[in-house]
Amino acid sequence: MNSTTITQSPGVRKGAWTEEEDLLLRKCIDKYGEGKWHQVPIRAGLNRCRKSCRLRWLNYLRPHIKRGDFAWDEIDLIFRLHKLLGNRWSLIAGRLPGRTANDVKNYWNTHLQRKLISPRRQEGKYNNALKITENTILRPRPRTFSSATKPRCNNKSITNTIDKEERHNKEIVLNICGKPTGETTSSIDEGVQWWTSLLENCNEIEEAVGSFDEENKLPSLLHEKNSPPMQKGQSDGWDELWNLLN
DNA sequence: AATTATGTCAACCGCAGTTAT
DNA sequence: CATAACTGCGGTTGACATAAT
Repeated sequence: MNSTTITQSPGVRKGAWTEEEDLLLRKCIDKYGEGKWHQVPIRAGLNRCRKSCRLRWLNYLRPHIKRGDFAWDEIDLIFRLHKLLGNRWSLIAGRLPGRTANDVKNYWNTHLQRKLISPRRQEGKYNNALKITENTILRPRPRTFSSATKPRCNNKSITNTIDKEERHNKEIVLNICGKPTGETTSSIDEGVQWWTSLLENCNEIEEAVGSFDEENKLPSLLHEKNSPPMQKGQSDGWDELWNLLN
């Protein structure tokens, strides 16, 4: 049976959320915490399906969600992680504090993807980058992992098996990332752990994002690229980014 | 000023994976 | 082990805003 058929009664509300609905949802999460989404509509007194409630919370109401334009280093990171991971938006968003997977996906689709089919790209100038994207994406990744799974990884096994067999991919990604999709690392320590784990275990990733800058808690390439955020009407620095990537 | 085209982004939908029974 | 229930993800849609004609 499809869960949607259970949670969605015929009269369930759709479309844009009202302030009142936001308030009810916020109160509910404050009281009961995140999770148990199937209970949220009832607890909150909302005539919404659980998916809608969850989405509204995750993409809009959750504290510390960042609004507004993406900074240069965020764009840089999105591009590199996308090159590495493909459309793994939740995973990418997990590296961008305050940004949601939906934000990242929307930004990619409306701003970045267009760059990939720019006239210059069509002339073949940047064909290598497209090839790399196709060949080195790590996928798919399990959302949760067995507690019995033991990390076992070395650079050689990673580079030899990436994108060859799904079973291998799962092991690889597990060993590299070691954290279920959907969980975000909110603390600096966790973020540092994530990056160092990545960079220690896979040369390809290090090539993509640079070595880890312990002082600034960032991959060094991101730290070095200290350009100001893009301004409307100015060059967006895309050429520099391409130069870095190729 | 009116109309049309394009861009943006919140929200929906279907599906796959995980957990519970 | 099989099935149902639940969760989370990524693709897509559509409403609204803005720009262009």
